Amino acid sequence: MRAAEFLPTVQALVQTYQAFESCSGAHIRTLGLTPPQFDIVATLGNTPGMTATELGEKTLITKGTLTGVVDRLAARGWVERVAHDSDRRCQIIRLTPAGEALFKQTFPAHLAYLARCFATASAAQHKRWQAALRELAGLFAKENP
Amino acid sequence: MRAAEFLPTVQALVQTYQAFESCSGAHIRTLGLTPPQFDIVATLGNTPGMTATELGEKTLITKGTLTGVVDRLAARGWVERVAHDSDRRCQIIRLTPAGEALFKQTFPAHLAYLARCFATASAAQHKRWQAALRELAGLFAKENP
DNA sequence: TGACATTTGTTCTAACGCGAACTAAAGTGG
DNA sequence: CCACTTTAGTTCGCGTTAGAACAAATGTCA
Repeated sequence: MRAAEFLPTVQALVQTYQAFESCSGAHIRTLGLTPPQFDIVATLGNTPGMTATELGEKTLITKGTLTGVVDRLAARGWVERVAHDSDRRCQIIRLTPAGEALFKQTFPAHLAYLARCFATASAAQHKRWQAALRELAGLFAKENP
Repeated sequence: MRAAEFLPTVQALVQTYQAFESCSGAHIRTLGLTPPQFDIVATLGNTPGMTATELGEKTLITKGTLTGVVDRLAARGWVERVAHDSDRRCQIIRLTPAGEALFKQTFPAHLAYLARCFATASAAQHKRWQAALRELAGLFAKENP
């Protein structure tokens, strides 16, 4: 095989993601949450709640992991599980009033933090970044073996 | 705060990385390794070995984690720790002959797998992707609070 | 030389991650 | 109505992850 010209692309993707996660995650931890916990609180904020499956799809957390993360959020009184109206297999996961308060406090704070990171970025850059990332993501879709 | 125009960029980055990891990781598991284990074997291949710190820097694995991953690779006889010549705090981590054999078998196999994912990508695309990713990564550098 | 700081790797805790096996509850076909 | 399949969540095993605390070795500088 020839020298793999895709390796620099892969390395850049991994490095960029890790840099973002490290940067964003460090700030989230100062808010008293882990990144997945924040992700769930942010996703449930301003919604009437959703099923675990739906929540897993939006946050990219697999269902096995989701059980544990929701358990810990529920233990702190931030989310609760309520029965689904018509399907007894499902349950709706939603923020408690304390969880709503947490959302209203932490979500804008983290958004402001990220806004500082992106302070120097132009709209044109965002367009290019998103286009590049979506092109790349297409290569790794599930149906692509 | 205005509607955050950087959120789609962040979402695209996370989705793209997760798609890659899911795709690449699934193949690595079929080779009998976890992604971090493969990362270490690939990094040590064709080298005389390196210190744990150096290995951690190259693989982006923190030192606390590295101890465990190397432990498991050593338990399977693929890597070994040898004393450093002049610095008794350091140790050199290197592949054993069995580890070299594993490298020679799995590394090309995974490279070929990735090559299939990137089969449709042009050199111009790689250039654009790498440029975009490096621009983005710059926003999250450590000194950027 | 000797107090002090730095670097190296390990250990510990709490949490996440994935895949597989599992139970319960719906659907689906005959 | 009954076997069969599918879907929703939980549980489990194994491995990874970050961060903090730690011991040993090394470097620094008065």
